[in-house]
Amino acid sequence: MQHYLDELNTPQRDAVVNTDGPTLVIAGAGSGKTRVLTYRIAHLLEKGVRPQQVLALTFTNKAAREMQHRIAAIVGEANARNLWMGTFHSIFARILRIESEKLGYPSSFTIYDTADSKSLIKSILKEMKLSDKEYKPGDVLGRISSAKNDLVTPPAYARDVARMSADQAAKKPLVYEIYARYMKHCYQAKSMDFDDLLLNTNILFRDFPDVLQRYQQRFQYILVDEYQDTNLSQYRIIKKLAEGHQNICVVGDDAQSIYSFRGAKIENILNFRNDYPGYKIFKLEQNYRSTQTIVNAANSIIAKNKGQIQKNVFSEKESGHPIRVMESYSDVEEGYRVADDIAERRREHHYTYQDFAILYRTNAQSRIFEEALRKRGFAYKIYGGLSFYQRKEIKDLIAYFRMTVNPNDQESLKRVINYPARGIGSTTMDKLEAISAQTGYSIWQLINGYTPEQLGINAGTMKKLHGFVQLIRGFGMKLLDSQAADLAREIATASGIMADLMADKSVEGQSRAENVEELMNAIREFTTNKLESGEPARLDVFLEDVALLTDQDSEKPEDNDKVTLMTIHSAKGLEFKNVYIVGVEEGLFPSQMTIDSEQGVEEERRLFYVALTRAEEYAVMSYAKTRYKYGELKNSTASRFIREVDSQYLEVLGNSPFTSPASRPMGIPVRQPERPAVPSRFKPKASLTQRPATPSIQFNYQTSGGDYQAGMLVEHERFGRGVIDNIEGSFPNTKVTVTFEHSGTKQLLLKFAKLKILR
DNA sequence: TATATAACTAAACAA
DNA sequence: TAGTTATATA
Repeated sequence: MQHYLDELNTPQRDAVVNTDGPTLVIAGAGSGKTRVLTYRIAHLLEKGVRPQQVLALTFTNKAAREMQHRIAAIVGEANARNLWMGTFHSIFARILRIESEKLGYPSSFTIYDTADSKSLIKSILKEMKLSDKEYKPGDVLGRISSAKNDLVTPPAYARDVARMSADQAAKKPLVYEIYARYMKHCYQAKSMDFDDLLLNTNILFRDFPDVLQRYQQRFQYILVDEYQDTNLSQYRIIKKLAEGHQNICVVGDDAQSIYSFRGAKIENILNFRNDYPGYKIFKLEQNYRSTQTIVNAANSIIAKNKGQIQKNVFSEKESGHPIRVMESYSDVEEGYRVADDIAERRREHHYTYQDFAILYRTNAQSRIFEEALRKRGFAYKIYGGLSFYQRKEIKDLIAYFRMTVNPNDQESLKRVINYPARGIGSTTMDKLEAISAQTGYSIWQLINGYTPEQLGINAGTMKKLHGFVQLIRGFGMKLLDSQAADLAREIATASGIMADLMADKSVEGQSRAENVEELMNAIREFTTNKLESGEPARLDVFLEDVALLTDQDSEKPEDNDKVTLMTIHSAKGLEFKNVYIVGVEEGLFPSQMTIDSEQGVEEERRLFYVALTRAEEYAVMSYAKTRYKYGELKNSTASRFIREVDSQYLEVLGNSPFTSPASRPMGIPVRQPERPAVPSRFKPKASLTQRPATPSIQFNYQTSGGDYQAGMLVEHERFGRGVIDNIEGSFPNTKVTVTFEHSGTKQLLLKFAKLKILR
């Protein structure tokens, strides 16, 4: 049973068998990090450590599940099941549910998502008579979140000079007050947001030493994955838990730290040596994932960053295909070129859809690729963006579930107290909210404990409110002894949501009803799974799963053979044979918001490094020269990151990104494409694939038809390039017929269409 | 009070 | 462009 050690190289094996004492594993991209973590845990169990004594914190729940599977294969199912393994948020939510009463929370507390938090901030602004123009809920939430991640409570915030003066400067001097009220409201609603899960764990361990001690003794071995992306709050939890035995193993790669925007501190991994003086360090430097070209190219760009842990990542695979640099005229054309390239590689190398990923900096870029792939009839899946659980109809139903578990959950109550319509309007709700803020009682408590006179509402309204209360109470009574699937079905029906959706015969209405059915199926599946493994299948357990889902977790089995579309952030930890990094343009990647700080650009560069190292065999960096931003067409230029990659690893198609006048490194070889980038069936009569040697930037605005002739190659700012088929009519109503490369044949009025003559 | 339409405004990454 | 909010109207 020891043979798994034979599958490891020397540093990997060392990292597995040196189980005791503080351990730092620096794991370069693709260096078998997961394998080391898995085997290290298996090794611990084989040495006789009990699974309950092992705490392993992973980046996604999916990663935890997969690891658990592999461990089970080595040490057996029964053993693996009792490991404490999951994301920071899910593990500490679990502990908080056990210990919540010490903090004054019921164990049924709700977990607020970002939308709930924003909505709560909006009502606080209303309560404080502040404008949500000056105090944008998203910004305020960001400030609060950053404070929590740095373990700064409201009183400390008010004393924190740096924070207070930053707020002053931003013309938001009252953030500290909003923060204080926000905390109070959450507490009243028996709710915690994501950051509270970690903050409250810190408070629990700080104020209840006996509780801390208990968990210190329970978790004899602690492992943390992606340590470079932990924030102060997470760092402290780990530090406290490991205090006694110091059996802590952290795994990470400083070059892949990409979450400083949510408070992650790259210093945590850089300072490990100071925190745990007797530490051992193991460096995993052999990359088993990617070709030499990809690894070397990635190294050449990350070398531009300062202050890194010294390491030498190398690959012994074949040198492989050069990294392709792809230029497009517009964002739309970029979509087609990527789709075309996928088609070509599929044809010539027999790849399947799942071998491809399109990675972008922002979710907003996904739509264009979605369309291009759909027109091709390619199967694809999109991660992130508006997820299933963020759709209105799903959130509505979930809000009922949440009310059933925790009726004080005020955000859920506000969401559904009048959906479906019960005649409880904004007038009534405004009154109740105001009294709730004044008295500190939740709306639910007000309805239950006050008379209509005290609340200033009439008896009829009160009756409606009580009707709602009875409805929710009825669900609540059944919570403990019914299965999630049955109760969910009953809630959907009895609440009137089902009927409301069924009544809507429109296309959207039907799809909403289908979504609700899909949710029901998911709950049914959850229920059978839990019952089979002998665990409770209650609705509150289901809610916990849903609240802490990561975007990688929500994968469905039918999603196997599909092209993957996702942000680079969500691609972390994944790998694909072919990777397209798209929108590699100044102002987009690196993002405009980071561009004038050295630190900001360094993080973007690490993000680029992550993107490139996802590729096993083939990578493309693509950029477009024009792109729609905030609804208008903007020019853009190739990103500095393209220039920063050592050019010996590149294959440049079409125009060189290096010839832009701003910056031109000398002597960069420009390779010509071996074949036209656009396959022949996309070519109209004239050849569109050849670019003019020096494309003119300005558009022609002539209104006479005189300059245009049939057969000309022209460009339209929306439709892209095309050939003029015909010209008719006379000035000023000259009409042209153009067949566009990707947009079909269109008739355009010359005085409106800005057609640029290419040739 | 509920709903439809018009007008406005903001626009990264995420548990 | 898209998502949200204000306004009108029944």
